[in-house]
Amino acid sequence: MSSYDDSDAFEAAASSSLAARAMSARTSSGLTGGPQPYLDGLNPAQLEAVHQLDGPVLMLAGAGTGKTRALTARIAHLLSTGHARPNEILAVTFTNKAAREMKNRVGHLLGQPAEGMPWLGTFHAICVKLLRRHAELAGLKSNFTILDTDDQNRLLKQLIIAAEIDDKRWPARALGSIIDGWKNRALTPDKVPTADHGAFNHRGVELYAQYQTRLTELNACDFGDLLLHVIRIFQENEDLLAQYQRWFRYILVDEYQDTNVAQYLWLRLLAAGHKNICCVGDDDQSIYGWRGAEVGNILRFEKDFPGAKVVRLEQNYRSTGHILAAASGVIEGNKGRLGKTLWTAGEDGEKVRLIGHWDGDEEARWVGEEIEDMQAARGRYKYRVNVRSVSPQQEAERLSKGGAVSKHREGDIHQTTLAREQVFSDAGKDNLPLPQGFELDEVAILVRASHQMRAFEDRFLTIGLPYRVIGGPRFYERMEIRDAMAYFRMVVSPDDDLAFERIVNTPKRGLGDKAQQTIQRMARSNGVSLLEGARLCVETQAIGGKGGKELRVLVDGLARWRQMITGPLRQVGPTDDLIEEDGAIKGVSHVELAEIILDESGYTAHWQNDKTPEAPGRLENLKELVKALESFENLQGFLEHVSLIMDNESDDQDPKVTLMTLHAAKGLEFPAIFLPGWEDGLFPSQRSMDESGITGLEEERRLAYVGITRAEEVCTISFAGNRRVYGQWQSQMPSRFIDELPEAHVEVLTPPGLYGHQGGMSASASPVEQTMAGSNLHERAARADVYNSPGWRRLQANQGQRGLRQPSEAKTMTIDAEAVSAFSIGDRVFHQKFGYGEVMHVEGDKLAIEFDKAGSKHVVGRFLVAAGDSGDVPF
DNA sequence: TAATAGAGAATTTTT
DNA sequence: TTCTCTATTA
Repeated sequence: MSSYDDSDAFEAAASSSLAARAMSARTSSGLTGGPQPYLDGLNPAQLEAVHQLDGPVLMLAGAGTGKTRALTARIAHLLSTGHARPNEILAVTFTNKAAREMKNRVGHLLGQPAEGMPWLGTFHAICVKLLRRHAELAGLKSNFTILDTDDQNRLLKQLIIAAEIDDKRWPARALGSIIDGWKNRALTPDKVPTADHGAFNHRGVELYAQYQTRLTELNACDFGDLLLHVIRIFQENEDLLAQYQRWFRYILVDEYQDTNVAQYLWLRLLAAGHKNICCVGDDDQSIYGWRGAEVGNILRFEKDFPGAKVVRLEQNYRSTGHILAAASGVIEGNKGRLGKTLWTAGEDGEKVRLIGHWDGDEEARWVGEEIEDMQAARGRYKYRVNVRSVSPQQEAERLSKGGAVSKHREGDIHQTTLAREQVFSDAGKDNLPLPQGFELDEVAILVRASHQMRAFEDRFLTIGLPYRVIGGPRFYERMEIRDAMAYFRMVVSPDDDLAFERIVNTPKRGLGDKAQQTIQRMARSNGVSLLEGARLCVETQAIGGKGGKELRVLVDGLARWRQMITGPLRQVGPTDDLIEEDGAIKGVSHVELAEIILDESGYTAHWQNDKTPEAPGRLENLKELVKALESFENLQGFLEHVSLIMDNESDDQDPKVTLMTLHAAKGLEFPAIFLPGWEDGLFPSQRSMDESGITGLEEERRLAYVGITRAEEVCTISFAGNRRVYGQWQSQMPSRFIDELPEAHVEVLTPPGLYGHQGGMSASASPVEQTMAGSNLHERAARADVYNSPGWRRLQANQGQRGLRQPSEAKTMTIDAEAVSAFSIGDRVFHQKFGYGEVMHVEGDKLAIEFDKAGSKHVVGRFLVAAGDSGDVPF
């Protein structure tokens, strides 16, 4: 009937070698005994999670407890015991990286590449695969395009303008995130609850419906649709769903705490039959609530799947005792946790270090120096002391991966273990300080918001400390790459109107608003694509002059490039050198074609002529793009791949300090971690608390937990008393999370400059500090130095006012959107730019102010100060 | 139509 | 402060 039977047969064949191997493992070893090397080194909890194959399982895996190991071992176990063939396992992750890693590790465990696991991938990748097969059931063609946020916003903007809404006040981006929110909750336009109908000036639902219609017309869908279409297809086609329920005999889900409602429904549909679903996650690491993740999914698991087996992985192999205890102390402030007690068999290690600084630049300067000291110390020891508890398997794994650890250890594991013990006993005997050497690779700085990176980048550039930034604008999101890809898209699918709009006047062809409107009209009145409309405009001379000429060149060019893709054709154009003497077109590889497109369209020249400092980099990126094409069969394949794989793995091997956001750090680990900027308002982020109240604060706290638990050996938390926020100096208060750190596991460092900074890791407590017994941590850190100033004290005295400080208060206070604003109607306020005014209206953190001089404005509360409040400039 | 000067805004971002 | 977007000017 439909084609999917065949393709699955094909996949089964493709994966048969793995299956055969797995099956032969089974016959040779039997189900009970025999070698099962993939179980080596697993602890009892992990073994339990591996062996409990049937029925629902929730694997609660704390940070650093070896969840990926357990998960991959589980897959290996499923395969080698013959419970499932590779193509019968559905294993979903959130990132391509996680999927890749899982694939590699399963392959490693089974001693053969796991190519035969067609259903191991991200939610989105798996949905694309399903949707391409059954596109017609969702009203799409199987070659539908996937829009990214950029395309999405362009489209929405058009709809907003068409609906005669002021897109200034109601920006497309805002509508986009509203719609994404609905899609995350699996709400189609007809299902949006009445409570949400006020969204986007009461036009949100209407525009959402229009947007969906447009997408179907364009044969396109956005990321959210990938899930929703599949859900709808399953709901409307019972037999098809049943088919897949049988096929996917075992389901595994990674990072379950990050699933949104749509993903949850999707999983529930597929697992409804056999209920062989194993979800792995950690409610304490749920940090994507703002993007639709529902912690509730993991909290509710046992109710959703009655009889679910819950396995807790609590033995931590990553961090030292002090670090674990500090992290645990912080996360205890959250309510409604499933609860886990992390423990380690390793050493206590060094306490979490806490230090305050005068300002952000000072903080960056200090961190830079610390890192340099760490490198200097590194040279003094042949082997770095490893105070963590590392399982033998983990160690072997690392050595085989050629990872950071193996670089420091020559010889086999036994030798390194001996060497490590030697250093330890020496340290004990002679009272030597613990070695604190780290390679640059082993150090990471984790910030709350990306703008915090700047101070560090500036500083590191100044002192010549190599660093790398993780995150930020990704390769495939860069303007020049997206432009180039739009050209490729036009060549591959000439009907791609969004791509056409992007490139029609890039580079500048003298085709401005007016000309483009003419094209739009022409296309619409003839019911054809924009490209076809443009061709008509050229033919009918609807667009004349310079623009018309340029447009003709573009239209002809696109046609010519398209012919090169589809095969030899007798046509003579500017690419004469590609024409054989008999008139046939020489074979052009897709890589060459890409170059031709970029050159002949004038796009390369456009950047060559650009004299801005970015231009050379952009040309470089274009070169890289063309190079990336080499590993694909054709342009189509490449575009398909890129629409889902947006990450860019840099193959940069030089040791560098890593700089990234806390969000980006989830799942990673580093021997030494710096956590700067622990100041109320910055971390926890004011906005998060304003928008989501106690929920937001708890998510911030989980972020703190994630940050601390990234550290293996040394974790340094810092804050600054002053920070420049958007060019204005602001005094900052230490984060409430600092007060939540258990004192027994924290060492307050003496700030540099005063009390003799030794350049070492742990200067002893200052006299001032020692007299401060009983005072809380940030006071101790602060008073040890410059914070013991009149201005600082005034700030401390003031802090009760805004209810920002007391942790007990933080935990109990119920913050709702209205109450959280420090201002209420009628308050006199001061704004840096607009001067004095009166609060007229409060909506969450946004306030309408009638300014005395500047008139009425909408302002975010953060930019306001209560008039007469002198707390804004304490120094 | 293209360049440019001011206004206005300003987390986190797996796909 | 720094970026983006829009209204103005050439």
